[in-house]
Amino acid sequence: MNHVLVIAEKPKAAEKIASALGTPKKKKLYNVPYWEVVNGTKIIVASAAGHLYGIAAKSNSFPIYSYEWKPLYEIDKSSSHTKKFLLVLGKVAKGASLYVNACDYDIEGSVIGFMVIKNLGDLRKARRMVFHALTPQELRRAWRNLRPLDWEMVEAGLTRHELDWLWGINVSRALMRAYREATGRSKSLSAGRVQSPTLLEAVKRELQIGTFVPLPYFSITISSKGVTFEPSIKFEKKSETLSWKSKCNRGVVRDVVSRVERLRPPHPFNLPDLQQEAARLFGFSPAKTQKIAEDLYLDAYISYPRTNSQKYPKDLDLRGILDALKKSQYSKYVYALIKETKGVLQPNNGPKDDPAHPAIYPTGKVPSGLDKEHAMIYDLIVRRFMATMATEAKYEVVTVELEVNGVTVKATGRRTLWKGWSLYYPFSAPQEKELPDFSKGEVVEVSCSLRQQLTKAPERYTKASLVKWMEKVGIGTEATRARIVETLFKRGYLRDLKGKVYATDLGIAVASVLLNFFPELTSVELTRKFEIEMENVRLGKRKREEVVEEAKSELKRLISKYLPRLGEVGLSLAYSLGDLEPSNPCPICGRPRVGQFCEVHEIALSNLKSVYPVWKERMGLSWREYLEKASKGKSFGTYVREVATYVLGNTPKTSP
DNA sequence: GCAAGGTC
Repeated sequence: MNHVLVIAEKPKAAEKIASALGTPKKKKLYNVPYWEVVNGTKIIVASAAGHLYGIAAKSNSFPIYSYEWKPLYEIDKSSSHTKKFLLVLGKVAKGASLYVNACDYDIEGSVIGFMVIKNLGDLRKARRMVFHALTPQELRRAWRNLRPLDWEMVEAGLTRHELDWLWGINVSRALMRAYREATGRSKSLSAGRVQSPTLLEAVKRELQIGTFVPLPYFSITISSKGVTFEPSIKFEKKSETLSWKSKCNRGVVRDVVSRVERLRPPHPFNLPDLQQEAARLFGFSPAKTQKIAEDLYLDAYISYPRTNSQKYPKDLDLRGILDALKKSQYSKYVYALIKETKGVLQPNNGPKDDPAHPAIYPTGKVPSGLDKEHAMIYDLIVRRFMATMATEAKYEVVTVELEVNGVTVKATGRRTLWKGWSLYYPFSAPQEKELPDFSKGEVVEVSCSLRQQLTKAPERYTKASLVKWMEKVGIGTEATRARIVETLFKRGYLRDLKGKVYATDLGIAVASVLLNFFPELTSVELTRKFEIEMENVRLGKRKREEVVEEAKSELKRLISKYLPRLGEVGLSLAYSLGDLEPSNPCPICGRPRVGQFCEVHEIALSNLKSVYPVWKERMGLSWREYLEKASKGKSFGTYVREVATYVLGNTPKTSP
């Protein structure tokens, strides 16, 4: 055989590359497809399925600094499907005159193709095909301009893999060794560049909520003709509030403004936006939404979902997809859309981009037999797709400004003039609200209702908002964020209650160990540092070996300080799981004591004390009355309620 | 068994 072997990252891409290069003949081996094209020379286009090789430990020791690259199916049972891809690649690689890495043009793609050529082909005959879209023109352009193999990108990618492995495996083993030392038992514990900062964020929020002490304040809400005006007026002291309220009986309408509000259509879906919408509308976890989207992709109902792009490519056949959807339940929407746009289809592309994949769209293939949840996600995707191309929505918005006692408050009414995109995607349309007539200068009766209120603790994360946080701070990727959040649940660090995220005692204990001994791993800065080092390697400013050696010596330094404290760390983990009882238990909860109480109850008590003067001043409560309030009040954090109850039970009643 | 990154 004297042929050229082109290696794509996945079968879908291989198929497109083959079609762009000529008239391919599809072949199959072990149910894995590949394509033959005769185009002067014979070209075989075969595909990987993401990474086919990975890093494996050479021993079970701790610490561990020696590893090797091995086929993924030998390392990880859940990657058994990669074996047949390697078998096919091994067969078509034999005797090739040229090996072209045609994986996605990013560092992971460079590594995927490189490992295949290194192990099954010949690196001396390797080239890189560089394309930014899977369109025939772009692929043919890339084919005419094959480049030498991109060694620098490969080196940068290998650096990323090795650094993540060294940090992740060593610190995970550090935790597991400590636990085993204390209990004699084994347990899966883990830490990593992405999961650990995420855990820390959830733990921080848990402690903020648990030790939260609210502040009391008073508010007056003004309404007139049955309409509530905003904002409510806030006061610190009850006396001020009452005196304000006594003067509050009529208001003057200062202004009535009517304007037309135009809302642009939504952007095309990327995965984070789809996950957020499915969480908001259906309560689906990000991992669940992702799984469903992947199923829909594998059945060819939608495009590739693991994308960060909010843009549809210029050459996407929007009209063709809409025409195909005429045969579906969406036909009436398709006709409406073509009519209102007069056939000029211009999606409202968003700012976010992804080098490898466009925004999510339906392929036009009409699904049949979807279960309820798959149908819900598909519906969201089709509606969103249509909405992005629709016209602006128009509303008449009326704002009434009312002055009461020298304070101006507002009410807003909204009436739909033109539905536009909200006809297709009604889920994010603003609510309609009718206002009674108000005219400028009118003097109206108002009613002022006084309420005593409490400030609120920060919101708990949901799985979706935690994934969103990861995206915001720039850790993980589209393909991994939801999975990594699930890992934190699987480890028992976090748990789910009614869709809200709670950090467990184990999660809090692991977070505290990491903060004390491996602080780098608890911050998103480690990802920034990796990015800088990878860029240095890519630009040839530093060598991979040098960067990896540096990470090893940093780990050695941290581990040498950790080892003498292994027993102590193990105990803290064992206590958090209730495997062992501390010798000095907190009288409230049994956690280890650090002062009078455990760490969380100490913080709760200190918060309770520092906020008391405010309660005394605004509400006139005695310390005892305050504790009684705190021990029952739902607005107080759990740990605060517990410590208040305890202190109350241990304080003798004194006469006032 | 442990990471994070690809994709069936």
